[in-house]
Formats: sequence, C-alpha cells, structure tokens
Amino acid sequence: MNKLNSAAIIWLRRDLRLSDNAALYHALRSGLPVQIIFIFDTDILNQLENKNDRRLVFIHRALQTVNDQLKQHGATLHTYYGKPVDVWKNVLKDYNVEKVFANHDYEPYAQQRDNEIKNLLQSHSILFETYKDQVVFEKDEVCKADGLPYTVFTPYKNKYLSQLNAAHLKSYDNEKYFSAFLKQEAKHLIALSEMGFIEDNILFPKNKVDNSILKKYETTRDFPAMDATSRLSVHLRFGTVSIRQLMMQAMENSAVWTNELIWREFYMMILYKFPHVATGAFKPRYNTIPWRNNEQEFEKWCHGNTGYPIVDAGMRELLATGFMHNRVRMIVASFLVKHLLIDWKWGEAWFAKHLLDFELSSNNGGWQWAASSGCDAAPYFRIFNPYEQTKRFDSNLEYIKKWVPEFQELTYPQPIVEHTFARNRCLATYKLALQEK
DNA sequence: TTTTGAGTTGTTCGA
DNA sequence: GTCGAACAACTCAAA
Repeated sequence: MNKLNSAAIIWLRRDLRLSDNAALYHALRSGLPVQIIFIFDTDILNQLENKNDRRLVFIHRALQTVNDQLKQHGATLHTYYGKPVDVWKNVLKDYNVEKVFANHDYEPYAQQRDNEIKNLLQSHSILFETYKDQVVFEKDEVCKADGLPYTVFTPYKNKYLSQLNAAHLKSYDNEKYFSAFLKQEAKHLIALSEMGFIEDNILFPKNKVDNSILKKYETTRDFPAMDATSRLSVHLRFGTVSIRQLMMQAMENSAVWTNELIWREFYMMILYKFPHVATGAFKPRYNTIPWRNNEQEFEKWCHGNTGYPIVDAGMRELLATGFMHNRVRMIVASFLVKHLLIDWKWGEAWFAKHLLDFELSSNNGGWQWAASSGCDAAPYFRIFNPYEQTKRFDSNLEYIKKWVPEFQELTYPQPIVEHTFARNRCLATYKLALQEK
C-alpha cells in the first residue's frame, strides 16, 4: 500500500465518469496524488430483492469503463463493499488521506450518509470537499425575487434560462491533469457474483443522443413506437454523462428537450425544499382521497393484465426492459390512480423498483402530477382516456403489438373496469374528498 | 396590498 | 368533422 504518500481521495457515487467531472477536476488540481474509490453500499444492496439487478449491472459496467481508462494512466479504481461508514475506516487505513473530494448528492439518504462520513473525516482532521456536478442549478440557485422557492414550473424555467450563461456550461478539462492520478498496480474490481448478484446480458442505451433526434423531438417524442427520445435518463441517473454538455446540446437543438432537463432540476429542487412530498401529497388536501387500493387490481396493473392494451403494453415494457416511454408512463399512472383509484404511492414504489432510470425526485413529481396532488399538477378532472391516447399516439398499434401480441385474441382479458364508469367514479371521489375541507 | 394573467402532456359534449 | 366550452375553481408569481 502507498501508506507513505499522502493522497486525495475522490469518492464516486452518481458521477461515474472521468470527463467533465467537477470533484475530479478539483482533486486533480489539488497537488496531491489522486485515488478514485467507489463503495458498493450494503445499506442499499441488502434491500434489493432481485439478484439480477439491472441498475447494479449498469453501475458495474460504468465502473469497468472508468477502471479501463485509469489503467491507461498507470492508475486503478479501488472498489469497496460494505456500510459506507465502515468502509471509510478501511480507506483511512489503506491510504494516508489528506483530503476527500466528492460531488453533491441531494437525496435524503445521500445527505444523511454524507453527513455521517463528513463527521468521521472531521474527527481525523480530514477535509471533505463537495462540488456541484449533477445539475446546472442547485436547489438554492433559482429562486423567486423574495428568495423563496418556485412551485410552478414555467416561471421557474423562465428564471432559470434568464440566468443561464456559457460559464455555467463550461466543461472541466480533466484530461489535462490525468498525470496526477496515484500510480498503482491494477486492483481487482469486485465482481457482481462476489456480492451475490448475477451479471445478465443487458444492452443499455448509449450515452449520446443524435442532434437529428432532438431536432424532431417536439413533434415525435410522444409516439412510443418511434425511436424518438433521448434514452439518456439512465445516464443522467448515474452520471455517465455530463449535464453541462447535455444542456449545451439541448439549447442548440430543442427548446422542448431543454425543458425536460429543466424539469429534472425543478423536481430535485422541490424534493429538497418540500421533503414532505416523499411521503405524501405536495398539497395536503389530496391526502384525504379514499383510495380503493384493491390488491388484485394492483397486481393486474403491475403485470400488464388490465385489459387496456396501451396500459398493459407499458407495464410489460417496464418489466421486460426496466424502461417505459414517457407518454406511456403518464397513461399507466393516470390509469392506476384515476381509473382504479389506487394510491399513487403504490405506483411510485413499483416504478422505483423497476425503472432503470429511477430518480426519486422525478418519479415522485411525475406520480403526483398524474394524481393531481403535486405542485403545478394536472387538474383532477383531467383523466386520460386510454383509447383516446392510443388513437392519438399509437394509431397503427405498433407499440401495442410489440408488447401485447395477443391483444386481439380471445385469451386477452376483458377491461378490468369500464372507462366511462371509472371516469365518473374518479370525478365523484375526488370532488367529494376535496370538498370536505 | 391588490390585481391580473397564467398554469406540461386531456376528454367530452353539444352546436 | 370541427370547434368552443365545461370540467371547478384555485393558486402562484409578479407588477
């Protein structure tokens, strides 16, 4: 071990890349030899029910890529397995740590974890420095004139764009400083099997989107059978792409896609400023809706057996691939909440478990939007008609045929509930519940 | 303080 | 087939 040399440690979490990485840039310029570490966090892994976890496979592949790049510079990635606070005690034994660098991580669990590590490092007189990297503007950087947070998207977006300039999107030119990596023999990257998981042969989307897709994005993005969306959500989730570079590309090619990137930061800000959204409605009045919460119906929704082909197609796509087209996410969410009157939190949890690109803030924001309980949400009487949506966005049934090939056969189930009946039941239920206060 | 304009993604009904 | 209104008022943001 290089016990004698003091080192700067950079701890990767949701920023699994070497290029244009803020914390890495500052570490490399610190004058200390830089060692990159990653922790397979058992607090998270132990909660995973499925031994074939797509997100873990994605992370593992991203780390392999990082490690391969490091090897070209005579360096190596050091992976650990355990509870972060225990792991860090080992890191301090393995290296003569002088400073620790990481990028800001905003979710409630991450905040708590980082505070714990910060205290541990502080007790050893080690500085823990963190940087903005995951977003263009953080939770406190886009506010109303009175300093309070926005709760409506459009004025937030206007303010966001009005204060955005080239400096915010400048890349960190890390490559110039790669000679600062601590030279070390290649270390063994912990295999998935060593942690009790399986490496499945999954094909992930690439971490780039063509300008040609963005140019047509506004007119084609809503058609789930088309290859017309960026497919970058999983890369944004794990930081295998730089938000600064994406925002630059977005602004040059599509105002609508730019908005999507801003929605991401809007919902991150909302989760941070209004943490109660994680456990209940943004608008507390909506906590009084008497959900039917029929478990058999929920089960049918989960596995794509509702008898509504567009809903079933989406749910099956999710189970088969860990992804669902955005338009279809809205349709299945509206259906669960409004047609079946099942608590949006059940749907949120199902998505959280299965979406490769799962992001607490966006997932929660999307579900609350569908349930009409969120900030700036759809009005409650706005109820998607699955047949109408199919006519508009999958008129030749291409998407449906792909995921529900048997939909025109006798084996395909009857609709779980009749549309007009469900619509009226929803309107009446919401109306009554919201009147009561 | 009051006023004004506006608010991601829809559906249905009746003229 | 097309179009506007109703759905139901409400809250936010800014002048």
